[in-house]
Amino acid sequence: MEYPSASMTQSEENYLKGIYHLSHAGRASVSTNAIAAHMETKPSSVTDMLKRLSDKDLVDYQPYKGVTLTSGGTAQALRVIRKHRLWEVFLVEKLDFSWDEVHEVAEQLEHIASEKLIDRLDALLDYPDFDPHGDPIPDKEGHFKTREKRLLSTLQPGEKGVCIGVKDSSSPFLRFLDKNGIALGTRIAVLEKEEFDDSMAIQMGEQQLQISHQIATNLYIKPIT
Amino acid sequence: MEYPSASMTQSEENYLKGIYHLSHAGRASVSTNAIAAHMETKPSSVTDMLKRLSDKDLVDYQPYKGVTLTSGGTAQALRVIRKHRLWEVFLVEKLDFSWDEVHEVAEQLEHIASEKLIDRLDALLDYPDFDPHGDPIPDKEGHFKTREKRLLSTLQPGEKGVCIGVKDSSSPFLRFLDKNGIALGTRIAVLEKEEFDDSMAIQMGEQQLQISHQIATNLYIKPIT
DNA sequence: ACATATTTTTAGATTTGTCTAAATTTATTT
DNA sequence: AAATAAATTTAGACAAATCTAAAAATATGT
Ligand SMILES: [Mn+2]
Ligand SMILES: [Mn+2]
Ligand SMILES: [Mn+2]
Ligand SMILES: [Mn+2]
Repeated sequence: MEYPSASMTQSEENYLKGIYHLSHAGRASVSTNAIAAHMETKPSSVTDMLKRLSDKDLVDYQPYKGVTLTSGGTAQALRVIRKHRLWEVFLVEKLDFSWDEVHEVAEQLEHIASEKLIDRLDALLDYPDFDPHGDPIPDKEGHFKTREKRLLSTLQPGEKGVCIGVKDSSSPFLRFLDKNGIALGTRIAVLEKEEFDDSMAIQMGEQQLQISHQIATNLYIKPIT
Repeated sequence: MEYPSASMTQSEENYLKGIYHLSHAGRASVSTNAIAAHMETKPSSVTDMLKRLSDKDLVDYQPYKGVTLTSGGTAQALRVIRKHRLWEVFLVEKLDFSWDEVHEVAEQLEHIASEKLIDRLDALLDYPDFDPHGDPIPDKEGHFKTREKRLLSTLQPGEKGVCIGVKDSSSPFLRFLDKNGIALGTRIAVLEKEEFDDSMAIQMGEQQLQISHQIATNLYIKPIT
């Protein structure tokens, strides 16, 4: 199967990426309103775009019934996601951006069209498998590594693990983590879980910290025994 | 004087850059047709754009009389040129692109909007003064280094110099130079000049080469004594 | 089942950037 | 000074991407 990479507009690329994320990897059907909310646009604009994407065979669109990505659409979405995440790694590793600053710039850089550029960037970064937020970077064929990961909130007192990703990668959350010394690779042990509000006490090295349920449901952990 | 950097579209940025180049640094008046030819678009499209740029006070436009950049327009053009040339250096220095491959990609990258990105890129590249084609890179204030440079065609037999830039930076010309071992920094001595067609014999290290007038008028040389 | 609420689409307008064809202005010849 | 040629602008159209307001389809509640 070939993706002739018929040039897409930035807007088309953004919609495909949005649909991909909303459908949990392009399989499940996504509603017009869900797309509109995610893209911060109006449902009528989404309908227009879905027609265009459908004409280009990038999505399967049945009016009133939602939309799914075609294999071509999925491939394109993955190409954009690959570029986005590689650029995020570049910004952190080579230009000393912090992980809460990279997303906005990567939103622009992900639309630069040059196969060679991305291949060389990949090499410069030593073929990273994950981006600064722990999200997997698809390879050229759209395949990526999966890892066992659980939300910190699912760990029981006594269990421990390593932080390997964030579910929410908004700046405020990431800056909160920075402030409290939590980064990818940080070892966390659960000390106690509060029945009342599901907050938990955790141990990180010497430091001890009380975190809300909100926090615990946005941190991915790889358990260690 | 402040440039509030009111966000511009890619097309507006491209026009400002085009006008800057055509007017030999923003001073001289430029015609609608000259812009159309340079941008590979139609004169009527240029007229439309000139009105828009004029409304934004980026150019002084008098119908039928040509156009010049305002100080704000010049500043914006220089910002785009700075980004373009820094990215070209990045592509050559960090991603091993050859100098004939960088322009097309830089045409896209020059529109990425992030002050911090460009500052950090500048630092990563160790604050280069010139791009891979020998063109000067403006600093944040739009100032750049000038160098004494002469076209190779103006040298007389017996004179020598170092290649410091190209006037034509098209791929075919640059690949011709590669093929013949001419790069920035190459020392060239003029041996003989043919009266008939202005071609010249030049010496580079051991190697001797016969080059046409066309070639000689597109190579910038810093004379050495 | 019917009324109401929600979701989605359609209709029509707007902005940006482009085009072709026609009109207008400016420049050049004779 | 006309006549002709060249450059430039205007008029009208179109595609992409968006919006608001109205209509239509679907879902929900009693
Ligand atoms: Mn991101
Ligand atoms: Mn990320
Ligand atoms: Mn260039
Ligand atoms: Mn250059």
